[in-house]
Amino acid sequence: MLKGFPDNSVDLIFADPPYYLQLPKGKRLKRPDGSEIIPVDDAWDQFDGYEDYDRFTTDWLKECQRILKPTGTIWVIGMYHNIFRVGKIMQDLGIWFLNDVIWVKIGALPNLNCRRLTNNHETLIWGVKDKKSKGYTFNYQLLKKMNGDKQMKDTDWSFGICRGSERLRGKDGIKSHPTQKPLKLIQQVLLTSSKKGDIVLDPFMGSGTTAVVAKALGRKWVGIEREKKYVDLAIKRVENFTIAK
Amino acid sequence: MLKGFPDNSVDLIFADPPYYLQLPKGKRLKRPDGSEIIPVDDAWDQFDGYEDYDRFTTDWLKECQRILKPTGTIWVIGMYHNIFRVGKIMQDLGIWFLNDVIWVKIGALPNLNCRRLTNNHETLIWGVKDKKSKGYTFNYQLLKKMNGDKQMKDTDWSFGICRGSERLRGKDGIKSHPTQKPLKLIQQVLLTSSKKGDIVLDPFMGSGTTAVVAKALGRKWVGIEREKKYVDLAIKRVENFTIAK
DNA sequence: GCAAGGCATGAATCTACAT
DNA sequence: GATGTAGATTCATGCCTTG
Repeated sequence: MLKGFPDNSVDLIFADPPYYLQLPKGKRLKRPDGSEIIPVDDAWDQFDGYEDYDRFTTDWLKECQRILKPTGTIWVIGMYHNIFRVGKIMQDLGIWFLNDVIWVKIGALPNLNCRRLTNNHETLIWGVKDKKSKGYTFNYQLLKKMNGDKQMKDTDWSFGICRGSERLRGKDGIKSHPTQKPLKLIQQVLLTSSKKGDIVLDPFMGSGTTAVVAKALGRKWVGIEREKKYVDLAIKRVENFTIAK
Repeated sequence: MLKGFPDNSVDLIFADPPYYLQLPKGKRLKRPDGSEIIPVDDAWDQFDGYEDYDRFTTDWLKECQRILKPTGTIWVIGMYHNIFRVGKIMQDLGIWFLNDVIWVKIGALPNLNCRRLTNNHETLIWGVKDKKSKGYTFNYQLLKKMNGDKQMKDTDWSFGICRGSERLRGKDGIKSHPTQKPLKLIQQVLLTSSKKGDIVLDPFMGSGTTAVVAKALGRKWVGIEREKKYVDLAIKRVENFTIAK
């Protein structure tokens, strides 16, 4: 999918790949009031076992690494279902980690069957092209300022999940994309590790959140998305987006 | 190392394996006041590349899985250096994840070069023997009670690092073990997922924190440790330990 | 005895540039 | 590419000393 891109051409990659949730088919989880929870069971999250998922993961990560500038950085977000596989594959490709960041999800779903701890976070891996990479962007002072004049930590990322007026919905009221990420999370990513004018790539664009934030912050952006309905959604969203306030 | 153990014999495993930090050799990190940071560069954290580390990891995890009861659970702690590799290997062996838990480290080292986010957490993976495992212990109500009558989340684990009078030191004042874990963290693990009388195994016993907590909570324990100096240390520590208050 | 301030220290893949 | 050096930079905690 990235074959057309030249080597070493992108400053920042933000990737939100399929999580491969492996939910039991046919079973539906219900809230105590009887209402149903709509699971992520779209075709794009279906794989033929770990091997298939790993092959898919290796393919897109290799291309991302190839087109990343030696001064660029890559972010990948995931959950415990997939992030460990993704992280090991990244390391095996030679991507060198800078941090793993915990997004604490405010307003996340409580645990309904009381047999596990409540899932309340997602993990972001932040890395450079390879071990010898130098000169990547890290806006230390800006983040420190944003964090009450204290160093920003890898555990200071608390943001509400995407809901309310930010959440895109069709005329039927059903959410347009099952895993839309909050603007503030992506904004934090771009503010941390990019400058104005940088080229930002999102290889799994979905509803276009990365594009919207990039536009608002004066970064150039490129998005890739397999499903036409999401491409249409994202384009419309970016066009209509104006900076609030 | 676990060859002598029968299959399906252990209720809980807590493993704190080498992290394979890959620190630059010879370079010393200094605080702004000129004092030196003592790095973890012990022989037991040295490996011949990722392949070597993966082989080591696969070996001990396979044995842990073998001796774990079908109703038992396993915890593994690590950082971004190693936890993704360890996690993928666990999944490949068929261990089924229940949660990944974020230990927020109160009092962790700040970032001195200001080129990354501050490392402020470690990650614990909690899993069962395999996907079809049932009947594991999860003390939901107890944890809820401990957490102010709210469900315990995978991000609610904030504990201070091991220091002060809890930190074991030799007569020279130098810490006896470079990576001693805080009692409260291990206590939380045991309270979450074990009952009185359960058999708890720590395959990397180190300074014996798991043993001390297990004893205090009325669990039976088994510890494995390669270095004799740590075995001696741990035995002495457990013998002398009495429950405070 | 108590309060305030000094000081030590923690699993660290902690950089950039010149030769 | 490898090696050496200059240069900029830190936070929370707990023990201990001082007043």
